[in-house]
Amino acid sequence: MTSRAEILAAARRLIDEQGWEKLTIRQVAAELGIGATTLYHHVRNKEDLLLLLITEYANQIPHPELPEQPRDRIIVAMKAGHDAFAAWPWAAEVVIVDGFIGRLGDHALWLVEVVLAGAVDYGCTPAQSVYVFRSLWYYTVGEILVRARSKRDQAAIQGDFDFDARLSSFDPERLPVLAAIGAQWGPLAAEDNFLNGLTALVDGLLAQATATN
Amino acid sequence: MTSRAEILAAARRLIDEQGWEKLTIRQVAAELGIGATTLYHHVRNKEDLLLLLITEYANQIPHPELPEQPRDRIIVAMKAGHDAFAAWPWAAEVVIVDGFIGRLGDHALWLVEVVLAGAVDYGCTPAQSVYVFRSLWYYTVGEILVRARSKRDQAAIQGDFDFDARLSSFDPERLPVLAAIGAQWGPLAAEDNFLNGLTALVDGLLAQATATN
DNA sequence: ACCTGAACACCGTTCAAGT
DNA sequence: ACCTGAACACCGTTCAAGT
Repeated sequence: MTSRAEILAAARRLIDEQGWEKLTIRQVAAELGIGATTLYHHVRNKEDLLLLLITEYANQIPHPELPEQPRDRIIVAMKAGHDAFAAWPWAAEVVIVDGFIGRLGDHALWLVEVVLAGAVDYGCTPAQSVYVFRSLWYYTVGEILVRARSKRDQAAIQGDFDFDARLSSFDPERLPVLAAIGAQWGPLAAEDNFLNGLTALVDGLLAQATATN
Repeated sequence: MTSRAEILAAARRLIDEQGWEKLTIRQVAAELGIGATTLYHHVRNKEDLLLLLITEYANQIPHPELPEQPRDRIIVAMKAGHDAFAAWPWAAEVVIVDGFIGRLGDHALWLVEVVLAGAVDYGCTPAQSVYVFRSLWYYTVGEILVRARSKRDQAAIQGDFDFDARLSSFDPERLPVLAAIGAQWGPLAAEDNFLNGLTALVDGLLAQATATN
C-alpha cells in the first residue's frame, strides 16, 4: 500500500537530484516501484503533487526572532522568506510558473503579516504597506529566480549574464563602462548582496512613504 | 520555399495568441502549412527558435531620451527595459526559464551601460555600479514575472496572491493587519507601482553606496 | 479500496527517402 | 538544397479490468 507521504518523499528526492522541470509522474512511480497510474489514486495530478510539496515545505519555514524596530522587523522577515526560498529555489520557480502563491497557509503568511505590520508601525497607511510588501516581494522573487537560474546553468553560461563570453566584443565607444568592467563582471555578479539591496529598498520605500504622508 | 523570417512571424503570432508555453514546433509548422520536420532545416531546435525571436525583439527596443541627472538616467533606462519586457512578458519568462540573458546583443546592452554609467557618474565605484544594476534587475524581473503570471491566471486566481479567496479565513489574532486589509488587497495589488518602487530602490542604493565611500 | 496495463493524445527530434 | 512521412523516445492522464 502506497501512502501520499511516500509519494511526496520520493518526489522531493528526485527534485533535489535533478531539478523540478525533469520530474515525471512515471519517474516518481518507478522510484516507488509502483505503476504510474497508481499515483493518481493518491494525488489529483502533477500540479497537485507539486503544490502539496510546496505547502509542506512552507509550513516548515522557521519563524525568526523579531527585532524592536519596525524597519528591522521588515528586513528580518523578508530575509527569512528569501532564505527559505533560496534553499529550495525550485519552489520559487513553481510558485511563479504555476501561480501557486497565496495558497501557502497561515504559517508562511505570518511573514507577510510581519512586513505589513512593520510598515504600519513605521507610519505607513495600510495601502502603503501593501505597496511596500509587493515591492519587496518583486525584488526577492527576482533575486531568487535569477540566481537559481545562473547557478543551474553555470556550466553552459558563465556568470549571471553571460557577459564573460562576450567581454572582448564590447565596443568601448558605445559601451565604455561595460568594457571597462570587463572580466570583473563575473566575480562581481557572483557576490551575494541580497541583504544589502533589501536594506536599500526598505529604506528607500519607507523614506518615500513617510515623505508623502 | 520557407524562410526563417516566416517561421519567426508564425511563431510570434501563435505566442501572442496563446502564450509561449503552449507553443509547439508542430503547431508552427501547421500554421505555415509545412511538415513539422521541415522546420529543422531553418532553425536548430525549439530553444534556438525562441532565442531568435527574443533577440529580434530586443533589437527593436526604443532607446529613450536621457535626462541630465545620473540618478534620473538610471531610472529612465531601467523603466525602458522594464516596459519592453512588460509589453512582451513571455520574453522575460523565457529569459529566466531558459537562461537566455546576456546573449541579447549590443542594442539591448546599451540600457545596461546607461545604468552602470549613471551609477559611476553619481559617485559609485565600478563594483558598486554592478551591484546597483543587479539589484535593479532583480526588482524588475520579479515585477514582470509576478505581474505576468497574475494577469494570465486572472480567471483562476484573484489578484496577485489569491488572498481574496481566503480573506475570511485570516485569523485576526495571528494576522491582524492582513485581516484588516481584507478585500482591499485585490485592488491594491492591481495598482501599477513599478516606477515608484524603482525610484525608491534607486535612491536607497545610491544613498547606501555614497555613504560607504 | 487499491492497483494495473493498455491506450489516448500529445511532445521534440532524427533520419532515410524523395524532388 | 529543400522538403517529407515514418519512427523513436518520451510525456500526463484516463479507463476498464483485475485483486
